[in-house]
Amino acid sequence: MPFQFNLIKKDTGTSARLGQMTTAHGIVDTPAFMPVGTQATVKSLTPEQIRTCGAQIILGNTYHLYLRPGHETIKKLGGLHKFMNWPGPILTDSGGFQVYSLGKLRKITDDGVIFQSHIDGSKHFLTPKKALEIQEALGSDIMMCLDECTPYPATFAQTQKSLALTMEWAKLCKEAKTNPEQALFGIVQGGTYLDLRRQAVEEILPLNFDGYALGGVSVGEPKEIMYAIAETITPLLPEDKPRYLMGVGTPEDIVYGVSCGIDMFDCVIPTRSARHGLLFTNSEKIVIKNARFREDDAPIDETCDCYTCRNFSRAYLRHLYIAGEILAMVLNTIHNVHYYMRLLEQIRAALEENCFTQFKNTFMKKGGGV
RNA sequence: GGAGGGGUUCCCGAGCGGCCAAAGGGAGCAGACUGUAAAUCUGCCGGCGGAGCCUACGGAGGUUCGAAUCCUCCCCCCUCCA
Repeated sequence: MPFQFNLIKKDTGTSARLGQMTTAHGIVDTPAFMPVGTQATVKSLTPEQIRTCGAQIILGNTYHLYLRPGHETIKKLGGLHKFMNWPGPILTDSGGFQVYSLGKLRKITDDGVIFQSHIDGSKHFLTPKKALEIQEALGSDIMMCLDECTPYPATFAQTQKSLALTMEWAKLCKEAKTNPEQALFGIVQGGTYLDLRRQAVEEILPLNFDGYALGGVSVGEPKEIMYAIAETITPLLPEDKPRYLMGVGTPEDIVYGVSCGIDMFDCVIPTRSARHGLLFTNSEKIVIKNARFREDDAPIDETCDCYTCRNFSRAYLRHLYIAGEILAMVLNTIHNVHYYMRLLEQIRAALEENCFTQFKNTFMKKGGGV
């Protein structure tokens, strides 16, 4: 079953879209949020819990899984889906983000990236072809091109050079692709320079990818810049292909991104924040370790129907967190992922009912969820 | 009864004449986190509005320009011997 994207509906007041992706491992309703499961696990959750939270698709990471346990191992064991017992769709990031985040441990050449493993210091050469080979071995439903996530700040010249490399790699990734069952997305870079972003779109469209991502955002640039990129560049992407804003973001960012015509998001915020005790609600910011919750018998969010909110008090969750109990991470992550999934459900429902603009305005007025 | 060791800021614990409001932990309080090197990281943590002053290193005296640090006595605690 080849990858497919169906545009169901376009919003009238904004550039938002309602759609559906069909992958080899199932359907994904868009706009969609994809919990991040870098090392073949959405940290602290079982696949069943991820599913119960409402997630349809999750992320895995090429670089991390290549280093450990090794893509060949995963392939031998039946692929990433079977390995981690997640039967649904998986998108794998290419390792492009690690080019950025592991800056001190890598060297970029025209042909690829020489990484020094953050685990044991060993050297590895990740090329566009290799990135595809690994992702095909993992068997993900959506593969990403190897790119250079341009850091912020970067001069025009640096960004231009970085973009050229990403574009060259995009071609090589496209050529390296062999499995028709797996989709491959191209990534639009160009840093904070809209001209370069436009140029990137022009150059990448002829490569005819299954979807297009905006990368290199949420790397420390001012929020207005990210918003300007999403607003200006997204409409330039083909209407009949999914658009993915990589690494974004806060609930507010997501609502904004949807209004710009973005269909897919991924971010570590809900999971990492949960582990660090920051919980999302519709009305206030909950830093569960704060003393004010010591004797608070209420759930995190009265309006939330997640497992955590249905069964536990803030006081108990605070206790678990302060005590360093593993369950704190589990319960907090369940809540946050559920919150994100519910947010996306609400967005899709609003689009369905032609009231997305109203939803967006109300949501932003409330402070964007946190 | 004899011989040693020790009492330090909420707790543990370093300091053993000035650079000490006193290392380092812990606890406590707060903050950060955006394609995950993150169950991580950062800040605050005696009092008073700051430069500064006051109160603090078991208690009371003393030596000294200056004492948590040296001396005397006292009060507790621990170990060993009888």
